[in-house]
Amino acid sequence: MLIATWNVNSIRTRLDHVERWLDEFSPDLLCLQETKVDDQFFPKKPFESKGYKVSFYGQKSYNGVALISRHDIQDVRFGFSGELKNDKDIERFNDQKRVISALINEIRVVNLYVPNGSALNSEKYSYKIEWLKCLKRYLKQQALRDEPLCILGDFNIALEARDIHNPERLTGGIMASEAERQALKDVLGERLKDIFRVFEQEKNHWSWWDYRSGAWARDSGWRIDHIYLCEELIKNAKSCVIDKKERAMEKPSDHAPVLVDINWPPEELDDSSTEFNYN
DNA sequence: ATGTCGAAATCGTTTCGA
Repeated sequence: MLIATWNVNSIRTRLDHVERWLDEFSPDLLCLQETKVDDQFFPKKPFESKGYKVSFYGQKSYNGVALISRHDIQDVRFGFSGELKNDKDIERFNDQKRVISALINEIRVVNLYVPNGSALNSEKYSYKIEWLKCLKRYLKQQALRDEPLCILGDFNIALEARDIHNPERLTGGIMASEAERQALKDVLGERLKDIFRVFEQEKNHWSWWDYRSGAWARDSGWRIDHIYLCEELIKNAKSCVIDKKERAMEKPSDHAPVLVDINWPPEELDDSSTEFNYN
Protein backbone atom coordinates (compact mmCIF):
# COMPACT_ATOMS: atom_id res chain seq x y z
CA MET A 1 0.00 0.00 0.00
CA LEU A 2 1.53 3.28 -1.16
CA ILE A 3 0.63 6.24 1.07
CA ALA A 4 1.74 9.84 0.45
CA THR A 5 1.49 13.22 2.16
CA TRP A 6 1.82 16.57 0.40
CA ASN A 7 1.26 20.15 1.47
CA VAL A 8 0.15 21.54 -1.91
CA ASN A 9 -0.32 25.20 -0.87
CA SER A 10 -3.73 25.55 -2.57
CA ILE A 11 -5.29 22.55 -4.33
CA ARG A 12 -6.88 24.72 -7.02
CA THR A 13 -3.61 26.39 -7.94
CA ARG A 14 -1.74 23.06 -7.82
CA LEU A 15 -4.38 20.86 -9.47
CA ASP A 16 -2.36 20.14 -12.62
CA HIS A 17 0.68 19.21 -10.53
CA VAL A 18 -1.30 16.86 -8.32
CA GLU A 19 -3.01 15.16 -11.27
CA ARG A 20 0.29 14.60 -13.04
CA TRP A 21 1.84 13.33 -9.81
CA LEU A 22 -1.01 10.84 -9.26
CA ASP A 23 -0.48 9.50 -12.79
CA GLU A 24 3.22 9.07 -12.06
CA PHE A 25 2.98 7.28 -8.70
CA SER A 26 -0.56 5.92 -8.64
CA PRO A 27 -0.61 5.86 -4.81
CA ASP A 28 -3.34 4.10 -2.86
CA LEU A 29 -3.75 7.21 -0.75
CA LEU A 30 -2.66 10.84 -1.05
CA CYS A 31 -3.14 13.09 1.98
CA LEU A 32 -3.19 16.81 1.22
CA GLN A 33 -2.66 19.84 3.43
CA GLU A 34 -3.22 23.56 2.86
CA THR A 35 -5.94 22.96 0.29
CA LYS A 36 -7.15 26.52 0.98
CA VAL A 37 -10.64 25.90 -0.34
CA ASP A 38 -14.10 25.73 1.13
CA ASP A 39 -15.70 22.27 0.84
CA GLN A 40 -18.30 23.42 -1.68
CA PHE A 41 -15.54 24.39 -4.12
CA PHE A 42 -13.17 21.42 -3.67
CA PRO A 43 -12.30 20.08 -7.16
CA LYS A 44 -13.27 16.44 -6.63
CA LYS A 45 -14.18 15.55 -10.23
CA PRO A 46 -10.58 15.30 -11.51
CA PHE A 47 -9.81 12.76 -8.78
CA GLU A 48 -13.02 10.76 -9.13
CA SER A 49 -12.44 10.45 -12.87
CA LYS A 50 -9.11 8.75 -12.07
CA GLY A 51 -10.88 6.25 -9.83
CA TYR A 52 -10.17 7.94 -6.49
CA LYS A 53 -12.54 8.56 -3.62
CA VAL A 54 -12.24 12.00 -2.06
CA SER A 55 -12.94 13.36 1.39
CA PHE A 56 -12.06 16.86 2.53
CA TYR A 57 -12.31 19.34 5.36
CA GLY A 58 -11.46 22.83 4.25
CA GLN A 59 -12.02 26.54 4.50
CA LYS A 60 -11.47 29.67 2.45
CA SER A 61 -7.87 31.01 2.14
CA TYR A 62 -6.18 29.05 4.92
CA ASN A 63 -5.57 25.50 6.13
CA GLY A 64 -7.69 22.64 4.76
CA VAL A 65 -6.95 18.89 4.55
CA ALA A 66 -8.09 16.16 2.16
CA LEU A 67 -7.91 12.41 1.54
CA ILE A 68 -7.60 11.08 -2.04
CA SER A 69 -7.99 7.30 -1.87
CA ARG A 70 -8.28 4.27 -4.17
CA HIS A 71 -9.86 2.35 -1.27
CA ASP A 72 -13.16 3.18 0.36
CA ILE A 73 -12.88 5.99 2.88
CA GLN A 74 -14.60 4.70 5.99
CA ASP A 75 -15.48 6.22 9.35
CA VAL A 76 -14.33 9.73 8.37
CA ARG A 77 -13.74 12.04 11.32
CA PHE A 78 -13.42 15.82 10.95
CA GLY A 79 -11.40 18.01 13.27
CA PHE A 80 -10.54 17.28 16.90
CA SER A 81 -14.26 16.83 17.58
CA GLY A 82 -14.04 13.65 15.47
CA GLU A 83 -12.60 12.03 18.62
CA LEU A 84 -13.15 14.52 21.45
CA LYS A 85 -16.68 15.43 22.45
CA ASN A 86 -16.30 17.39 25.67
CA ASP A 87 -12.74 18.65 25.45
CA LYS A 88 -12.06 22.05 27.01
CA ASP A 89 -10.39 23.38 23.86
CA ILE A 90 -12.81 22.09 21.19
CA GLU A 91 -14.36 25.50 20.62
CA ARG A 92 -10.96 27.11 20.35
CA PHE A 93 -9.65 24.78 17.63
CA ASN A 94 -12.72 23.91 15.59
CA ASP A 95 -12.67 26.94 13.30
CA GLN A 96 -9.30 26.05 11.74
CA LYS A 97 -9.64 23.02 9.46
CA ARG A 98 -6.47 21.04 10.12
CA VAL A 99 -7.48 17.46 10.93
CA ILE A 100 -9.18 14.71 8.93
CA SER A 101 -9.04 11.03 9.77
CA ALA A 102 -10.49 7.88 8.26
CA LEU A 103 -10.25 4.10 8.19
CA ILE A 104 -8.70 3.21 4.85
CA ASN A 105 -7.72 -0.36 3.93
CA GLU A 106 -8.04 -1.13 7.65
CA ILE A 107 -5.52 1.52 8.65
CA ARG A 108 -6.53 4.52 10.77
CA VAL A 109 -5.02 7.42 8.83
CA VAL A 110 -4.83 10.80 10.58
CA ASN A 111 -3.97 13.62 8.16
CA LEU A 112 -2.70 16.76 9.93
CA TYR A 113 -1.76 20.33 9.16
CA VAL A 114 -0.06 21.42 12.38
CA PRO A 115 -0.15 25.20 13.05
CA ASN A 116 2.95 27.05 11.85
CA GLY A 117 3.39 29.09 15.02
CA SER A 118 4.80 32.15 13.25
CA ALA A 119 7.37 33.23 15.90
CA LEU A 120 8.27 32.28 19.46
CA ASN A 121 6.77 35.47 20.90
CA SER A 122 3.55 35.15 18.89
CA GLU A 123 0.10 34.13 20.12
CA LYS A 124 0.19 31.70 17.21
CA TYR A 125 3.09 29.91 18.91
CA SER A 126 1.15 29.23 22.12
CA TYR A 127 -1.78 28.18 19.92
CA LYS A 128 0.53 25.65 18.27
CA ILE A 129 1.69 24.20 21.61
CA GLU A 130 -1.86 23.96 22.96
CA TRP A 131 -3.02 22.46 19.66
CA LEU A 132 -0.40 19.70 19.99
CA LYS A 133 -1.55 18.99 23.54
CA CYS A 134 -5.08 18.64 22.22
CA LEU A 135 -3.80 16.29 19.51
CA LYS A 136 -2.34 14.11 22.25
CA ARG A 137 -5.75 13.83 23.90
CA TYR A 138 -7.29 13.16 20.47
CA LEU A 139 -4.93 10.23 19.84
CA LYS A 140 -5.57 8.85 23.30
CA GLN A 141 -9.26 8.60 22.40
CA GLN A 142 -8.42 7.05 19.04
CA ALA A 143 -6.23 4.43 20.73
CA LEU A 144 -9.26 2.98 22.52
CA ARG A 145 -10.26 1.37 19.21
CA ASP A 146 -6.97 -0.50 18.70
CA GLU A 147 -6.63 0.25 14.97
CA PRO A 148 -3.33 0.14 13.03
CA LEU A 149 -2.29 3.79 13.03
CA CYS A 150 -0.63 6.11 10.51
CA ILE A 151 -0.43 9.81 11.31
CA LEU A 152 1.07 12.06 8.69
CA GLY A 153 1.14 15.56 7.30
CA ASP A 154 2.85 18.91 7.64
CA PHE A 155 4.02 19.06 11.26
CA ASN A 156 5.82 22.41 10.98
CA ILE A 157 8.44 21.01 13.37
CA ALA A 158 11.93 19.65 12.70
CA LEU A 159 12.61 17.17 15.49
CA GLU A 160 16.39 16.88 15.17
CA ALA A 161 19.46 18.82 14.03
CA ARG A 162 19.80 16.57 10.97
CA ASP A 163 16.33 17.72 9.86
CA ILE A 164 17.48 21.33 9.30
CA HIS A 165 19.96 22.73 6.79
CA ASN A 166 21.52 25.05 9.36
CA PRO A 167 20.94 23.65 12.87
CA GLU A 168 23.56 25.92 14.45
CA ARG A 169 21.59 29.01 13.48
CA LEU A 170 18.03 27.66 13.59
CA THR A 171 17.85 25.38 16.64
CA GLY A 172 15.70 26.96 19.33
CA GLY A 173 13.78 29.10 16.84
CA ILE A 174 10.35 28.56 15.38
CA MET A 175 9.82 24.98 14.12
CA ALA A 176 12.90 23.86 16.08
CA SER A 177 12.24 25.05 19.64
CA GLU A 178 12.46 22.71 22.61
CA ALA A 179 8.81 23.19 23.61
CA GLU A 180 7.54 22.33 20.13
CA ARG A 181 9.76 19.30 19.85
CA GLN A 182 8.73 18.05 23.27
CA ALA A 183 5.05 18.61 22.50
CA LEU A 184 5.40 16.52 19.34
CA LYS A 185 7.35 13.80 21.15
CA ASP A 186 4.56 13.68 23.72
CA VAL A 187 2.08 13.16 20.89
CA LEU A 188 4.12 10.30 19.44
CA GLY A 189 4.87 8.56 22.72
CA GLU A 190 6.27 5.04 22.45
CA ARG A 191 3.63 4.08 19.96
CA LEU A 192 4.60 6.04 16.84
CA LYS A 193 7.89 6.12 14.93
CA ASP A 194 9.08 8.36 12.07
CA ILE A 195 9.24 5.87 9.20
CA PHE A 196 11.61 8.06 7.15
CA ARG A 197 14.34 7.59 9.78
CA VAL A 198 13.93 3.84 9.72
CA PHE A 199 15.39 3.89 6.21
CA GLU A 200 17.57 7.04 6.11
CA GLN A 201 19.98 8.32 8.77
CA GLU A 202 21.72 11.10 6.84
CA LYS A 203 21.00 14.82 6.89
CA ASN A 204 20.29 16.81 3.71
CA HIS A 205 16.87 15.30 3.16
CA TRP A 206 14.35 18.11 3.21
CA SER A 207 10.61 18.26 2.51
CA TRP A 208 10.13 22.06 2.60
CA TRP A 209 12.07 24.96 1.12
CA ASP A 210 10.90 28.51 1.81
CA TYR A 211 9.86 30.45 -1.30
CA ARG A 212 11.93 33.34 0.07
CA SER A 213 15.63 34.01 0.04
CA GLY A 214 16.45 31.56 -2.73
CA ALA A 215 16.07 28.67 -0.29
CA TRP A 216 15.55 26.12 -3.05
CA ALA A 217 18.55 27.30 -5.08
CA ARG A 218 20.73 27.10 -1.95
CA ASP A 219 19.07 23.82 -0.85
CA SER A 220 18.24 25.48 2.47
CA GLY A 221 15.45 23.16 3.48
CA TRP A 222 13.75 21.59 6.46
CA ARG A 223 12.27 18.13 6.96
CA ILE A 224 8.92 19.05 8.51
CA ASP A 225 6.57 16.73 6.59
CA HIS A 226 6.45 13.39 8.37
CA ILE A 227 4.83 9.95 8.35
CA TYR A 228 4.53 8.22 11.72
CA LEU A 229 3.54 4.57 11.96
CA CYS A 230 2.63 2.12 14.72
CA GLU A 231 4.85 -0.94 15.18
CA GLU A 232 2.60 -3.26 13.20
CA LEU A 233 2.92 -0.99 10.14
CA ILE A 234 6.61 -0.24 10.71
CA LYS A 235 7.53 -3.90 10.49
CA ASN A 236 5.77 -4.18 7.14
CA ALA A 237 7.16 -0.94 5.66
CA LYS A 238 9.32 -1.36 2.55
CA SER A 239 10.53 2.19 1.81
CA CYS A 240 10.04 5.87 2.61
CA VAL A 241 11.20 8.63 0.27
CA ILE A 242 10.79 12.34 -0.39
CA ASP A 243 9.96 13.21 -4.01
CA LYS A 244 12.31 16.19 -4.17
CA LYS A 245 11.95 16.69 -7.92
CA GLU A 246 8.42 18.04 -7.41
CA ARG A 247 9.88 21.14 -5.73
CA ALA A 248 11.89 21.88 -8.90
CA MET A 249 8.81 22.12 -11.13
CA GLU A 250 7.36 25.38 -12.50
CA LYS A 251 5.08 27.05 -9.94
CA PRO A 252 5.70 24.38 -7.30
CA SER A 253 4.32 24.05 -3.82
CA ASP A 254 6.97 24.98 -1.26
CA HIS A 255 6.65 21.37 0.03
CA ALA A 256 7.62 18.10 -1.67
CA PRO A 257 5.55 14.89 -1.34
CA VAL A 258 6.65 12.17 1.09
CA LEU A 259 5.79 8.53 0.35
CA VAL A 260 5.76 5.30 2.32
CA ASP A 261 5.31 1.86 0.80
CA ILE A 262 3.91 -0.78 3.14
CA ASN A 263 3.35 -4.49 2.62
CA TRP A 264 -0.33 -4.23 3.59
CA PRO A 265 -2.31 -6.21 4.33
CA PRO A 266 0.76 -8.29 5.23
CA GLU A 267 1.40 -11.25 2.97
CA GLU A 268 1.10 -14.38 5.06
CA LEU A 269 3.34 -17.38 4.81
CA ASP A 270 1.58 -20.12 2.91
CA ASP A 271 1.62 -23.78 3.93
CA SER A 272 4.35 -24.73 1.46
CA SER A 273 6.90 -22.54 3.22
CA THR A 274 6.41 -24.40 6.52
CA GLU A 275 6.98 -27.79 4.89
CA PHE A 276 10.70 -27.15 4.82
CA ASN A 277 10.88 -26.26 8.48
CA TYR A 278 12.15 -29.65 9.66
CA ASN A 279 14.36 -28.32 12.47
C1' DA B 1 17.93 38.64 3.64
C1' DT B 2 10.29 40.53 6.01
C1' DG B 3 14.16 39.34 -0.77
C1' DT B 4 8.22 34.86 -2.44
C1' DC B 5 4.15 32.86 -2.91
C1' DG B 6 -1.35 32.36 -2.68
C1' DA B 7 -5.77 34.28 -1.53
C1' DA B 8 -9.00 37.92 -0.55
C1' DA B 9 -10.43 42.57 0.12
C1' DT B 10 -9.12 47.31 0.67
C1' DC B 11 -10.06 45.31 -5.67
C1' DG B 12 -5.20 45.74 -9.22
C1' DT B 13 -2.56 47.19 -5.10
C1' DT B 14 -2.41 46.06 -0.38
C1' DT B 15 -2.95 42.85 3.54
C1' DC B 16 -2.12 38.55 5.88
C1' DG B 17 -0.24 34.01 6.68
C1' DA B 18 3.30 31.01 5.76
